[in-house]
Amino acid sequence: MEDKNRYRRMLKKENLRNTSHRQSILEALEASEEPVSAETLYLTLREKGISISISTVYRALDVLVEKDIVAKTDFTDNNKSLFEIKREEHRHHLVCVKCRKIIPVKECPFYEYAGELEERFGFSITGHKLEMYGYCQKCGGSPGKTGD
Amino acid sequence: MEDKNRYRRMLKKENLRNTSHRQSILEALEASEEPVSAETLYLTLREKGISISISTVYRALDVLVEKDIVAKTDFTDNNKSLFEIKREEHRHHLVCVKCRKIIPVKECPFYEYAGELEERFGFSITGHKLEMYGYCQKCGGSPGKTGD
DNA sequence: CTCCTTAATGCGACTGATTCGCATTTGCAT
DNA sequence: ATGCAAATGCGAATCAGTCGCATTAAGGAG
Repeated sequence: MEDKNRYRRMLKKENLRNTSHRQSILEALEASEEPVSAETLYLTLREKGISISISTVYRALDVLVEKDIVAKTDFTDNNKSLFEIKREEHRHHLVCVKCRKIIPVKECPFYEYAGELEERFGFSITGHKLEMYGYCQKCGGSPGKTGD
Repeated sequence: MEDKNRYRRMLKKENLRNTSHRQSILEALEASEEPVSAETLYLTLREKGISISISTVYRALDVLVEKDIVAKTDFTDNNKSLFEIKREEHRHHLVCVKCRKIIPVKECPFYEYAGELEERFGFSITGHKLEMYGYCQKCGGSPGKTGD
């Protein structure tokens, strides 16, 4: 499994021990197309037969976020934080306000805009998040209020 | 005070009673250039000598969000939700990852991009949030890691 | 202006996500 | 193989946010 070695290198580079739990967490995050909550991640791992505690999941996510390996999304699911592994290209999301489906989008048209803002505000932009809300194809027909 | 009447009308229109607490909350939100947490709002009001309980603040914010008078931002401050009054034009934000300063930005270049995505994913976009992270002028000199 | 209905509020208990302390285990450098 | 610091598990603790219920007050009717 070459991913295992990739993770080992990533962790090593950040002076983090290469534990089996961290490997599993990274694997699970990599496998997920959408951001997941700590709890979902925990349950996924348990289902795979991995014995891990929820606090370990939280702690691993914390340290991975700190080391910039994982991103904590800025939209939440029912007050639960969501996490996703940082991939080559960063992603944005279309979030369905009705069924909560999340569609990742790879394109990002912001660099130009960002540059302009940096000049105007003397602000050095290091990252950004863009989330779009609305109704997915399935829910599109009846845009009744459902939160935002 | 004409704002008072404006608020009264807004509340009435939504079948909400025009209570002094709601007036104070709307005033405080209007006065704030940045999104604030329920707790900050609560403390602000107490400082002004207004006797109010934290649950009233939460309940008022909830109902105002539901009625689309107030927006709950999708980025949080230390796990605390932030709220801002909806103004004419929606806003984006530059968030300093070091000092946590938030600069509102009025421009929004996304309509075109949004249209393209809608077509591609059959998704009906009703809103979006864009937050940019980096270092403000004051903190710009030393971009040491501080979160994202 | 007073009365009445019911929404709004205060207070304290409660919930649910996340964090923390501490004893135990495990990675990994030597 | 050994030792030590980092990582983990478990349960307790914390903290934002919610809820139940008794009390207060908005605002329409008379």
